[in-house]
Amino acid sequence: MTHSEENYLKAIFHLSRSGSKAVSTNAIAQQMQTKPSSVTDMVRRLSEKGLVNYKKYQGVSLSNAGTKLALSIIRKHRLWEVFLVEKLGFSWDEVHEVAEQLEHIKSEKLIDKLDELLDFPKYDPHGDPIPGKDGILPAGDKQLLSNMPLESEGICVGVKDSSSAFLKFLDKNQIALGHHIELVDKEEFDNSLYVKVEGRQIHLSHQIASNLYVKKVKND
Amino acid sequence: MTHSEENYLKAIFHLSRSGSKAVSTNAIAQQMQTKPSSVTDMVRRLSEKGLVNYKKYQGVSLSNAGTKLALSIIRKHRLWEVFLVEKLGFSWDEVHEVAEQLEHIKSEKLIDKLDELLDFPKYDPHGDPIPGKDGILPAGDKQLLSNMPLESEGICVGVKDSSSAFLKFLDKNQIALGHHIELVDKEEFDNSLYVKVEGRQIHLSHQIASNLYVKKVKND
DNA sequence: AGAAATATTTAGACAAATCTAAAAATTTGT
DNA sequence: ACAAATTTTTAGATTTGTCTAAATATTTCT
Repeated sequence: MTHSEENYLKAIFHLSRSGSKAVSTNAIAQQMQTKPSSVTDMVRRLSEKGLVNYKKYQGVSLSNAGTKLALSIIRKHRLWEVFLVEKLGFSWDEVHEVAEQLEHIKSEKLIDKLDELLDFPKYDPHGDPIPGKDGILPAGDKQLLSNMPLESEGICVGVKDSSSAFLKFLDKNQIALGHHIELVDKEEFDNSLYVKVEGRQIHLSHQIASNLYVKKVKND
Repeated sequence: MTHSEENYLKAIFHLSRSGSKAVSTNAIAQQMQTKPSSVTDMVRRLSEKGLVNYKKYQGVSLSNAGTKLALSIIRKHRLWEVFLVEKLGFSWDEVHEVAEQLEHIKSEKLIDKLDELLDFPKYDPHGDPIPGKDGILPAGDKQLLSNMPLESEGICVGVKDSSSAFLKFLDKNQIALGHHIELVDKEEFDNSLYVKVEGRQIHLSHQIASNLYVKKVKND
């Protein structure tokens, strides 16, 4: 597995969580900051290795083997994030790009020992659940609004960005902790969301949605 | 800087420490487990970047910029080794290959914070000195016999491999802590060494020499 | 010094990962 | 339904890092 292959698997995993089943070439290209033609090449290679299911023009989805690999990379990424914050004093907004590098280190022992050092954390600094060694992603009673599946419902339980600008925005839009949120629809173009907050429908940008934590109450 | 470029710089650094000034293409190829022709290609590229001084058929040496870079990579490598042993409970013989990966992570803050977490160690688990942030490699009063320059002299101060087999060998050859050791000559072919122990000349394999720590008393 | 052995470089090829430009398939709009 | 717009794939090129085989330079030996 090359770094690039691992990054593609991760991108496909994230896209198929927060959207439809099969992921489009274009969506992957956008996520990976690359060209659709490059995606086609890579997806073909991943398909030959049995990591994704791919039919020309039909989109991509992870195979079981691919899902397992993607989860192991996400596990590494999130454990390293915890390490950076807990042990090295990084703040949550500094950890991502370093974790992007660390997640590709190959050593099972390393990651097991790191897990132990960190006292087997369940969530990363952003509140995202850490997949287990067994490849199982815990339900994650807390997740970003931007990661919720369509038509699911939850309770607002926290923010990722705690800047006053963001908190002021929430206030102005009458969104507060404890409020009920339902994800009605998703805008393909800019990943913005149509949600109902306490029954009142509003439109939230992706940036807003990716800074709001929600505790799931229904569906999957 | 790619991983490969960094590895070449490191190899050239190590070879020019424990040998003559200019390093041969062949020596690098052997160290890197690759072909001389590949070395020529890479060395030319490093030369274009101003990291090495290179003249066809004349061997290679690091420029000031190259030396600085090599030291920063070695610093990272050795700090990670300390981390693996001190914080994650690895034994000294397990750390090298993982540190080979970790040394390429790019984040100045990461390595500074790691240094701090480890309480600014001076030596790695093998007794090798850790270069400072300023790019200065401490004198290293302790080093492996295999890393000593030709004709230098020292006192035997420790072993890296503490297995009974190794200690028995030392005993049989009348090598003990506190003994005076002089490096007389080096066998190109297998990196074995001709040394004088307390004035008595003997021949030691590279494996032996890379498990014996010596404290320098003369030369450089 | 000149031949033989050794070390080094050149030439040409390949795989991975990417790009641009053009072709083909699919979706959309009226 | 069918032309237009969009998405996706193909074709061909580029860069990095590697290889093999052949050519060239250097060193060694007598």
